Amino acid sequence: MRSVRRERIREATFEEIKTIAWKQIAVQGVASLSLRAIAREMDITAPGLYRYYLSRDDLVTALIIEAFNSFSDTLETSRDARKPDDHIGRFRAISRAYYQWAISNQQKYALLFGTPVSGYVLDEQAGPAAQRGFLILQGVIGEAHAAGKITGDAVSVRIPASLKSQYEVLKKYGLPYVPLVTHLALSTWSMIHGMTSLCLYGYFAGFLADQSESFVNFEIEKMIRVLGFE
Amino acid sequence: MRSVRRERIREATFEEIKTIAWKQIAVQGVASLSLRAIAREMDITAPGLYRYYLSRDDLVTALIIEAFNSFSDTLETSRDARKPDDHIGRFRAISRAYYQWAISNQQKYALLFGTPVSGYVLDEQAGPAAQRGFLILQGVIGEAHAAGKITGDAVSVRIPASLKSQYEVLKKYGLPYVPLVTHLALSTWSMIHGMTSLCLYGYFAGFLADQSESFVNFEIEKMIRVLGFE
DNA sequence: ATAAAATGTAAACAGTGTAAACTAAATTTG
DNA sequence: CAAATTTAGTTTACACTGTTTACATTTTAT
Repeated sequence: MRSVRRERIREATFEEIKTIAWKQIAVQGVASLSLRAIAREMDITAPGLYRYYLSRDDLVTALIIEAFNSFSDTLETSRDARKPDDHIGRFRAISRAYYQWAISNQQKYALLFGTPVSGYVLDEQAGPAAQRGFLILQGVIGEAHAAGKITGDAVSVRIPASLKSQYEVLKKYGLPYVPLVTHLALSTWSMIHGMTSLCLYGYFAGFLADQSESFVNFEIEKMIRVLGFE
Repeated sequence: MRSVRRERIREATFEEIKTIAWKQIAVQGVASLSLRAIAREMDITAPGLYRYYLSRDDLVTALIIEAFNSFSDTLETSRDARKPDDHIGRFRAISRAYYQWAISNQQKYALLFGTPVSGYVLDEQAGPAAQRGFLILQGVIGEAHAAGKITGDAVSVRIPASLKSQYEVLKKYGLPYVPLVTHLALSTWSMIHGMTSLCLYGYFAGFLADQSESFVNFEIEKMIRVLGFE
């Protein structure tokens, strides 16, 4: 059994590893993350790290989960800065926070939404953390919809049955199952993600230069209009 | 000077290297691309490859450019399958082709639109190749607009001056400068990219499973409606 | 005090990209 | 044709990487 004292310093070591790892990632991205370099900075030998993480991938997974939670926390905080009945304000706040967080944490964003590091699908461990952010957006849209504050054409449009049936998985998680809301959330999430990653990776550099934020904000307002947000 | 015969062999070697490189990438992504492994399969020693590519990054850049062109070619082909005055058809074709190509060439797509491999901004060499696809979309929207076939609210909405001035860079390339068109292209490009990459990287797996294409097609039609395409 | 658990080290293996010096073949030039 | 030169490739070496195994040390529990 591990003594409470040792458990504490062990926890601190976990944190130290992650802190140094983030410092490395901030410079050149996850590709330049080196266990040996971490060990050097900690004044231990590389194999010693294996008492804490089973492998490099294991460490990266931990970092991904941490980043996802930091990301989601930011979205939640920005959402809660608006009153619950200010649906437009909450939607706008979340959308902008998404972009802002990405700009302020470029390497972390790349880690979360860039090319999957190992395999095509999200690591099973990281799955729930990855969904958090989306569920926050869906929550805001869901409450607005429940309050009858989404009045755009989108509301009347019939969603294909094939899609509706897919959205039923939400029931499993004990979440409210409103196909339209899930669909709108997926749609807006796509748009925000698309703008952000294209901006960030420099695909808009030739067209937008330093006005990326202006573009994003403009498109957020357009989404609000198209949704018929009130 | 290089003899014409040798030039041919050399060109073939360039192709052989790239072919083997793609075979490796197809399995595990660009991270698992190894010069030494390529050399082994070619029955030469690793340093020999440096007569063809200055570095691993150099090879990757060549692969990126090749993939961008293959991608753009696909968009063009699908566009040209519709008559020039079938603006909706062309827009739909390009949008779907984007998604389809990504699905059929997952690792290539990840290479193009995933986390930038070296540095934050697109490699200067690859810049023009990267813009080709976007310019194709902009062309289709531009022709539709010129023909007065875009009648949605988007047309009447005033684009901020700060953005307009950015879009002027197009003049430099001798392209038609219509701020609204560029803006709409950036917007739709963002949406298509966002849906595609989220689908591909498994972020929608929990919600959409095997119905991703259905979702994408539905949203493409929505874009057509919102643009007021005729 | 002794046994056990936790934490680290040393050495080694199998990889990687890349640089420098050298060799052999193909081509161009006198 | 022979000599000079360019081109293509090898050999050797360096400095990295993640990871495994066996061993040593320190801390905790009985």
